[in-house]
Amino acid sequence: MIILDGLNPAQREAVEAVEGPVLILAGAGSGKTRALTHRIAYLIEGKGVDPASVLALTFTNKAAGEMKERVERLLGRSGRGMWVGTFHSVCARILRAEAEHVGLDRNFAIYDSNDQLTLVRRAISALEVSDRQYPPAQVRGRISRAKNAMVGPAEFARSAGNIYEQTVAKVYQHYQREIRRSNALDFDDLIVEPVHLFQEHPEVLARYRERFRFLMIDEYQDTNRPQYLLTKLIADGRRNICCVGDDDQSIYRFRGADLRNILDFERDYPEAKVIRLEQNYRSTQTILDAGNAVISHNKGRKGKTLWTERTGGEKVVLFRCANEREEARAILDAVRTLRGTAGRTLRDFALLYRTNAQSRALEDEFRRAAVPYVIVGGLRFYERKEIKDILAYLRVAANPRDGVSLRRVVNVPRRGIGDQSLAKVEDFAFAERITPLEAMGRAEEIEGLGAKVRGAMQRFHALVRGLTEEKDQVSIHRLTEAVLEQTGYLEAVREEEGTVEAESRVENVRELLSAMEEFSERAEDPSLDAFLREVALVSDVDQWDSRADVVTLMTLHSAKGLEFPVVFIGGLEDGLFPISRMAENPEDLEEERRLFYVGITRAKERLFLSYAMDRRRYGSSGESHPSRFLGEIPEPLIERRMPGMFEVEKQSRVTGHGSQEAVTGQRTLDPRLVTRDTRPRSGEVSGAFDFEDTLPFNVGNWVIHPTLGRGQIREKDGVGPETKLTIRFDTGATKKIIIKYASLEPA
DNA sequence: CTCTCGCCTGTTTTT
DNA sequence: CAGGCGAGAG
Repeated sequence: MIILDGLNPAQREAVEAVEGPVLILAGAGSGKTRALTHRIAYLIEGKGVDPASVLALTFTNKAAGEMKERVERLLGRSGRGMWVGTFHSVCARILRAEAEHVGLDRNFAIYDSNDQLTLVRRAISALEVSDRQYPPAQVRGRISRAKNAMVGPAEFARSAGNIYEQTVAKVYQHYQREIRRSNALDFDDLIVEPVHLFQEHPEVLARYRERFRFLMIDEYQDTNRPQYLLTKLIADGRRNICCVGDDDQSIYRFRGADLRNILDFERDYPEAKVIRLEQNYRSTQTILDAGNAVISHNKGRKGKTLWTERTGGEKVVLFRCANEREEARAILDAVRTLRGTAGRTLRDFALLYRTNAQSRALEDEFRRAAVPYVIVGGLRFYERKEIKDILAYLRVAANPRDGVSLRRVVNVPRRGIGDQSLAKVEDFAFAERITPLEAMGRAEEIEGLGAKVRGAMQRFHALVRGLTEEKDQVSIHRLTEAVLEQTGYLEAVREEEGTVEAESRVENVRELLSAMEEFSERAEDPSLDAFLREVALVSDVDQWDSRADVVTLMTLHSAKGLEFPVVFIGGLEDGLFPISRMAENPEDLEEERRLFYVGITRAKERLFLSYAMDRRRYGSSGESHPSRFLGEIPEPLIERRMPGMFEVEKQSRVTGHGSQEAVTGQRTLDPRLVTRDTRPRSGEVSGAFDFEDTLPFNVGNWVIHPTLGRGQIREKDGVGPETKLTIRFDTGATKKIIIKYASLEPA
């Protein structure tokens, strides 16, 4: 059978074990997705299983999309009908279908962590609790943790031991009441509610068990308690559950992920078959050795050792840098040097870091050098102010009960409806048992409002009413244009700020409009409701386009599941990685180590690590020390370098005359011998060079891997991928340099 | 109700 | 150092 071809014995076993519980322990780069997709294909094609009875759960839309695509590639259209999606999107789908059992309207809103925070703040102020003693972010964290432990407000209140907890309990209660009144769910509810639904409605559960006879879960090590319960509830029907994961790559403990789910799989399913995928197809032996060595310092593991047939490989390069700026330059230099060698283009490079803030220094250098890059993560597109504003209008139109969104836009752009007036509206709404939006429609009846405010409220009410009526009649794109026109949003933005900021905002709104058009063309269900649901559940990595030829910058967390020929991991300093708060508790430290392991194992060919001896942390600078994790990599695997030292890779050659040795092949040059063009140029190779810096230099489209001393170009010969230069140095030596470089365009 | 200024606080990671 | 938030004035 074609589906079984090209699989190694372990993968094959994973594919063929379709009945009963199966745990696939899949090491990094071991062909996990391959095994999973082939397994699904085998089920459908080989075993004649109806695609509609297959449910595959992932953590990111990207992973889900990839899985779907690859199964379809194997099966053609016959894979249609299976459910492949993230936990969150599948749950949203189930809740929508079963809304009446949950006490929600089908068009419920999904609140992200920012919306949550707004709601927590409101609860705190409504309860007249001090937000200094109870920082909203912290309280939100407590509520989220409670939800992930399946503890509701009532139970939380019962078990609250001290004043602090009792107060949090009150906020939690208020929060939960408000979010329900808003016909909304937060990310945690999205998973928790289906669990409740299944627990309380056996007949509903039975329906889903009947439907999903084959359950597959990717990244099982990252499941939290509600996710675990959810899968267990469904799987306990037919017990055809296949979990794929790697305990060494569990990095979401802070989000409630519970490593015990994977470690105790065999206890939950005693008849389980456990399959280990240990052959790595991604990395060189050296990189794998480094990774294995690091992760072996962890205690709580299932234990497995990755191996590869690809022996050897370049050593792991470690840069010791004076500060973060020098670190950024060292990385930039390495990218420029390696670019073009071995056919590498910019998309082959990934710069990984522990915290988003670290991207700044890298960004500065790359921007200055005009090397194109993308940053994944940080502030997401859909979290930008202007985008959230527009979306909030749409969310209110879709779900008029959405209180958080209503508050967000009621006075944006300014309409003169402030907190005072809004409070009166809310009191009135509460007394009349109507929504605040409806209350605004009846502004005439509300006492103590000025005539102006009343008018503004009625106009606002009419605006939203109009949108609600139109929302299913016109495309989301048209609807959004209506919002922009009727609110004068863009004009207001332009007026408010200096043109620089404002223009980029306007630009972002345009981007939103085109994203909507794209959605309308692509989506099965192009409705506003569907769009809002998708938007609430996309992450930045989902949108990352691996085809663009640019360097990728992202956090180690975002990098999970991806691979790159060349990987840089920066900021390997104690206190930053591992982050100081995580270094105190052994379990947290192990998680940091797993994160490092994830980073290392993203690399296929080359791995560069770096640390700075002085790192600025909020403004002030401070002395840093190399990360303890560095000491866990065996010394023979490491090549230590100073920034500015670079390698002349095999394709570039410098031939010497006179006293200079020919430099061929790969070696490291003394930084003093290296140079940089100090003048701006535009394609013409000529003139004098100042050989005093320590970096390779650009001449037009070329990068010259430098030589020594000071000198001038005497001759040049050839254009295209190979140019010969003759340089006469001040020392009297003459050098011929052959430049071979496959730069694409002047960056 | 809006705006401005200045203080303060925080950087862990995200569906 | 930055962005967010509160206080106080117009």
